[in-house]
Amino acid sequence: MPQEHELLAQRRANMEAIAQLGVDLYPHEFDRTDTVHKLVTAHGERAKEELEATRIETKTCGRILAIRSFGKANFVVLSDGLARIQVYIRQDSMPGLDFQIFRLLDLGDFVGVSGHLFRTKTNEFTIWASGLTFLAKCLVPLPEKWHGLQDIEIRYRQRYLDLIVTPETRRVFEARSRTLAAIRDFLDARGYLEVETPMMQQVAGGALARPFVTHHNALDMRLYLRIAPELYLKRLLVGGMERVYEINRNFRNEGISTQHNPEFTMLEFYQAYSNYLELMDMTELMLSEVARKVTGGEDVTYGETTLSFKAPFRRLSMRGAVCEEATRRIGREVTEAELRDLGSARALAGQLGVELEPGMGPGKITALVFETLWEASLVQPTFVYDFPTEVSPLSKQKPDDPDTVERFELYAGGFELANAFSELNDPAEQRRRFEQQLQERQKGDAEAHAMDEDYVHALEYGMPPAGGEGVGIDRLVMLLTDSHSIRDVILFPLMRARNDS
RNA sequence: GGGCCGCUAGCUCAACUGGCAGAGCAGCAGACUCUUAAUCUGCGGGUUCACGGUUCGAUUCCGUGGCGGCUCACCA
Repeated sequence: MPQEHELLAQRRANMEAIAQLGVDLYPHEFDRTDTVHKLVTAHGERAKEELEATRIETKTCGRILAIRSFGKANFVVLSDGLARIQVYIRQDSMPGLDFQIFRLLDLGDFVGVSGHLFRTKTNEFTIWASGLTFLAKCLVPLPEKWHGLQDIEIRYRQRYLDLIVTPETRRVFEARSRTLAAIRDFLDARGYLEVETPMMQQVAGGALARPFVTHHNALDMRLYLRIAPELYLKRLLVGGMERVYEINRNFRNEGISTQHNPEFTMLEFYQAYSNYLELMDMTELMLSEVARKVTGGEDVTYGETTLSFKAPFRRLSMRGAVCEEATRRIGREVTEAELRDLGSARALAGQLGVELEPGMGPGKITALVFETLWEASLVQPTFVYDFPTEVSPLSKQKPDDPDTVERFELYAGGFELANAFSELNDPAEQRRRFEQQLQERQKGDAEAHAMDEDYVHALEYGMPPAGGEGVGIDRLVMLLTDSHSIRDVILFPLMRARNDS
């Protein structure tokens, strides 16, 4: 039998001593009259005399984060996860049993406290305890009170510890919740219906990415975790749902980085009789409103800079932006015509030092050159619009320019935040695009879009003209909370399995 | 997957050029009637990520592996 660590043994001994007093170690309930947070917000600013005059009695509970003992005067800091309050404990103010329990408490234990509110000599808002109830044991020592939990790996793997000792972490996830609520408010107010579409799909479509594969036993069916909900949401447009949105997880079997987690949360919304230009305006409105509701303003601190979500955002056409920057870098006039021709596009990429994969067409080259020249520098919210058709198999072409689709991406903080387009609703053209993607796949592009016959068939029933957009929620929360890793805004990010053998 | 960096007590961190592995917090014992990173006295606490190598001697140098961070590539 392995030797139990002394710190654990001491805690266990304290717990057993409490049991010896006849106290239930894991009671079923505690009827609090107020949460700690409510006490602090409702009474925390009241003056000493006011509290003495009214003598407010309360019952509250939480986890013990600090104990300071002075012989007969003892102070305990209690947290309900949201706020903290000090409790004043003295032997002559409570039943003997309650004080015996107090003497056996460890940091991290849960207790209930009854008493009245007052201010100490040092003017600290405090509960003067007249009773103490044991609620649950913490058998493991917590991280240090002052430095907190610095080990970033433990913060991700044991998020509960991070939440106990790092108030800022709690704030981030509160902001995440407000972000989702603000988005739902915005869309609901515009007549959008929130829907849920399959997470397990027979064809992993709607985006260009590698999927996770799974299997349904009873149906003996191969299924993919979805990489996007897009094709199902557009089936709903066919079905007459004119405004729909979904906020849910996507799964992509690709690399992990500060901006990528294998499962991530995406907002997708679709609006019939709309188009990408209208969605740009709507996106500005939505993000400025969300920023106000989450952070209190439209200017948001992000690292060294301040992001402005005040409309309008900067707008750049993709080819125009590439030409402008390429012209500046190589010192001669670069034209859009060069980008549309395979030979000159390849030559230009070479001059700019952009490495190409074999088989890339002028559209892919243009998109790659754009990302290389521009992406990291797009810190303020910026729309990039009018993409090459070659990289946009689900978008509608411009009426006068079949090489270009009505599509934009929104960049902020140096990464892509949203992707939107006028939806391709011509089934014959959609089939041609899918077939084009199949050729890419045969050329070795594992991320090319799969053929989805069922989706093409749905389009044959007629889909109204529409605009649709996807917004990376995790990345948006990063920007709104000044977080620089996606793992800081996901409660339980994917971590490599530990090999403890 | 590549490159760079890290892993020492429950937590936060030291340990010079290879020479007895330390401090603060937390813990234990004690003092203390208003503290708030409480203070004071005393005490206990280590597979230095793992395995191997070099060496009289390895936390330290070398190799392999594990996990993590940053970054590049892919991607949103």
